Amino acid sequence: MSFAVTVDLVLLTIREGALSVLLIRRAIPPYQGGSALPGGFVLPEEDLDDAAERELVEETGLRGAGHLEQLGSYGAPGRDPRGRVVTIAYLALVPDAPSPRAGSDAAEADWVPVAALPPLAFDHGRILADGIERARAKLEYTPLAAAFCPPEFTIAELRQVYESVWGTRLDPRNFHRKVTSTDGFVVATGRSTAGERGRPAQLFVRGAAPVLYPPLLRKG
Amino acid sequence: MSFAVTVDLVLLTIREGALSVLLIRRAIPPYQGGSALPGGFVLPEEDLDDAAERELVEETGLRGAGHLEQLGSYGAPGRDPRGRVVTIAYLALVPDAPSPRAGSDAAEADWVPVAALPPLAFDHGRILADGIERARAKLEYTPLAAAFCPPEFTIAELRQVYESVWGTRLDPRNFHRKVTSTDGFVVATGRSTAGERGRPAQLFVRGAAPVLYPPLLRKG
DNA sequence: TGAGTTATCGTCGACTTGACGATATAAGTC
DNA sequence: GACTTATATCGTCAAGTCGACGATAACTCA
Repeated sequence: MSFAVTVDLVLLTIREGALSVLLIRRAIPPYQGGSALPGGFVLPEEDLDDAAERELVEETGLRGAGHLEQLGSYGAPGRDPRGRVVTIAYLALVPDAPSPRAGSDAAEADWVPVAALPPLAFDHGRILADGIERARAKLEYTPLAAAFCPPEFTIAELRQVYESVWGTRLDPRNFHRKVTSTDGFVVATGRSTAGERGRPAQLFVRGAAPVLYPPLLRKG
Repeated sequence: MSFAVTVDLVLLTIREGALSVLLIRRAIPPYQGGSALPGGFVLPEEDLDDAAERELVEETGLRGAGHLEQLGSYGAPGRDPRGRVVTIAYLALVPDAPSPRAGSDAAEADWVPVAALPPLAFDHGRILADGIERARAKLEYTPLAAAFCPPEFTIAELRQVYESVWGTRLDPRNFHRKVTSTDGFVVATGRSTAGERGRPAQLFVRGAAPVLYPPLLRKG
């Protein structure tokens, strides 16, 4: 028994304070004209992670920035009308900025706030939901929120990432205390912002800690 | 391009206080005679989760008990000398008891303490390492430790699960307080053990909470 | 009956968290 | 320049949580 194997991307960013996902409009059947996650077939001599990285570069032009991890595999028999297709979904978190480029089999690509999602092709609705939940959970116990930020960022920018992804408000003072006191979360650069409203803020870069200890937990 | 798709199982249990994994001895090439994770090909009309469930039943005879979740996919081009094979790895946590049954292409199957692992075929060493780390992490923020226990269990049994999986000692009094005070972790049955050494212990069943809040964190 | 063993309840200090007051340092306005 | 507005950052305090550990309860075994 042989299968086609694809890689699909749940590509998230924060645009105008809203957690958003990159969706493409399908140029060919099935689901022609419908919205879907970007993705494509794994090449004959390509590792899965490399295929995901390639898709990410194709869609955003970003290389190395942000974060890319495997999300899970989806292979129900009827998920693609063309035949037996297993997809390995990847979760990518990137800073805002890259304008989407049209991929090979995509008519167009665009950022869509996850609060205003259209129906998606295949089982992509489920995959996206899993990706969003993964991102929400990972903010709790890893420093991954910084993947949504530019290389240097303020504590307030980082807080807005949490607020956008979780859909909650966080107290700026308590958040500041937590972030700066958790070992390896962020590292001060010594530089500051200027020209913004209010007191200038210190700039930080992401720290080396792979996990937050103790974690920064959501309510409930 | 077409791929073969298999499902492999990281099947963990606690035997004699040691976290152990089910390994099979390969009856056929490649890696004939070597140790490997149990697994097999996904059937033409079978969903991935169903294939994993089928493998689990074939190996243990268990149905419904324990816990089964997708771990991740592995598909490096050279991982199987027979050709391009992508495997979807699943993590299964089961109570101790089931004696292993020989699978179809396995000469024998046996529980091996993870502290005394032989080299494994294919990339199964990496898959197993990922599975163990997943299990360790999940004990922190989910009530999954109960999946290693029989339907009714004592707080001490649950504590020994944590101690075996994490390889640490936990204070029985603090652990008892934490488990019984965390909402939805365990539910008292009213029954007790009898005939054991020491004071009889209350029996509990797993609670309904999908996650522990607050979590039960490892050191460091 | 006494010794040993395990379960369970309490206590205490250190630490963390959430709520929120106070101050610092900028831009803009008059 | 004085005042307002906005944001960053530091402090304070009470409530909750955690780790270390004492004390007691309820069994088995000899």
